[in-house]
Amino acid sequence: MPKLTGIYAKLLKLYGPQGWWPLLDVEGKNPTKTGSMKGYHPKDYSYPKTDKQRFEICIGTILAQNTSWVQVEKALQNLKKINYVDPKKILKINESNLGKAIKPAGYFNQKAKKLKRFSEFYISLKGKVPSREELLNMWGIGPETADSILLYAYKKPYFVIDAYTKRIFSRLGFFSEKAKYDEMQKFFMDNFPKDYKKYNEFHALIVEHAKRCCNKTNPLSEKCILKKACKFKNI
DNA sequence: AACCAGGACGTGA
DNA sequence: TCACGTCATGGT
Repeated sequence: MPKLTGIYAKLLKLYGPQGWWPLLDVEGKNPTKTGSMKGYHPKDYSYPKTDKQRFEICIGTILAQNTSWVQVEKALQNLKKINYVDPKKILKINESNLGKAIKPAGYFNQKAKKLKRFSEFYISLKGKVPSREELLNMWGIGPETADSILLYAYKKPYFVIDAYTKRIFSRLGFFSEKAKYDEMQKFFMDNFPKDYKKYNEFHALIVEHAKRCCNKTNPLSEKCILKKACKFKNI
């Protein structure tokens, strides 16, 4: 079985720095991705630089639940248009109108409620870093969202496990398809340097690789650089 | 035209 | 605990 550090190096060489977490606007950065968002910032792990950016990332992780990123972009841009990427303003707007603004991201009734609950929590923090337990105790925030917030909004080394990570690394034989979240996370955190910059980059690279060549029903093995170790074809 | 996307929660067994 | 159903828009 290949090592995580080796896979990380391969993916980084192949795809390059991914510039996560994307923001609505990043001053002085050139877009490296298609679409209207110019907010990727490759090789710069200093974001978020402001509280406003931090909050934007937090609500982005909630909006991104089981939804493609392009849809999240639309929802965020709608919020930005009315200048509502702000916890106090999200508390002020009525839930129905909030839902209307974030509609493109899907599950808009649930997500409107989640954004309101989170905004209240965020204000109560007064700049303090939330613990993982505090986040998990919030309605609407599960393990992946909690870890995404800690990693990408607060630069804390919590490895994010998503459906892509599970798919790729179970196919590579690191764990079974029905491994639990905490089990998978522990594996990554025990076998990879505990560095928030590398956690940031690795997760983003995993997403990129999964999108390009690790489909749900079949891997695009001809272009997958990890195909030698992939067990999928033998299942 | 099904299928799925940078999940989480509620329910009944 | 766990296997399912629900939430919902919009790309391919």
